[in-house]
Amino acid sequence: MPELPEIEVVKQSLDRKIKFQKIIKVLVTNRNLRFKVPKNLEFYLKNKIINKISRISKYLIFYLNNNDFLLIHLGMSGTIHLVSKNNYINSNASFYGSRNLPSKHNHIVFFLTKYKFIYNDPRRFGFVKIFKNKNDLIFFFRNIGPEPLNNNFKTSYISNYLKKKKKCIKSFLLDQKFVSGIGNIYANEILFYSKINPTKQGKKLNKDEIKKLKYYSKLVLNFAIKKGGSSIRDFKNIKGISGNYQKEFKVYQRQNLNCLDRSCNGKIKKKIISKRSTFFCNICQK
DNA sequence: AAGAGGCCCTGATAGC
DNA sequence: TGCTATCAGGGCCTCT
Repeated sequence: MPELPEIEVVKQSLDRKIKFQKIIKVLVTNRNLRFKVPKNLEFYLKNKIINKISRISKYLIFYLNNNDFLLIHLGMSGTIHLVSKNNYINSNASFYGSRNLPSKHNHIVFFLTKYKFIYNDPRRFGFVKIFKNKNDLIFFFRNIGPEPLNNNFKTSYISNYLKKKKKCIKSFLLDQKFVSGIGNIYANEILFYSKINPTKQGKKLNKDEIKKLKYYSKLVLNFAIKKGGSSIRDFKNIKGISGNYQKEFKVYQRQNLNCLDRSCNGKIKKKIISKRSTFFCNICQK
């Protein structure tokens, strides 16, 4: 579920709510996430203070006061929930937006000074990891490409990377080695704004298309962050702080509906590309 | 090296 | 009502 904008929104709200709190204890009720939850997670985290929370692509990183790092990835269905003494707080970390705490799949609970921080993940594609020093953390990210929001996501980088590449551009947007943080929703949206057909081979993009790809990658992600991310499963239940970007979707889940480009009479098509649903207008996306 | 495909999981929904 | 099939926001691994 969570792509860069959603993780960024989680990061920001965690920053406001749990920074400088101590981890009193950790309770793991299911260690079978995508990777086994580290044996000594409870021991490593006990009595540590969370000094800083940051984000790299779709990963959350907690800086601890003993110079260890805790990394969390939410996979496809992971959410984070904060519970205070008396109230359940939708930290906005919960992208399902449900105001009630899920009763199933709460795999890890971090007891902090003021909150219970709950890691919930039905499909268990997410994971947590401890790094004992910064070099290990850097090593972990060695194969991760630039983020669209960073300055190193340049047109020269993009054109160099894509030249000679036969795979279609849609699969490159999902390839975290090329660019990190974009997932299936935003890949579809970015290609629509850029007027590029998702099936187009990487090497066939011209200069202008590469410029647009860069520009709209930044624009779409920034706008989604501003809107609080996308909440697509049960956003009926959401109040206040949950995401609103799903209202802005131009193509995602809009198959058979009219193309929203004013000068286009096309209908949005749906097609599976690199195993993922792909939505596009085959008239205005060339 | 690049690209295709399998696989890890549960839950919601559609169709019979 | 209850079964089965399909699909879902991710990404690792293996094979060619």
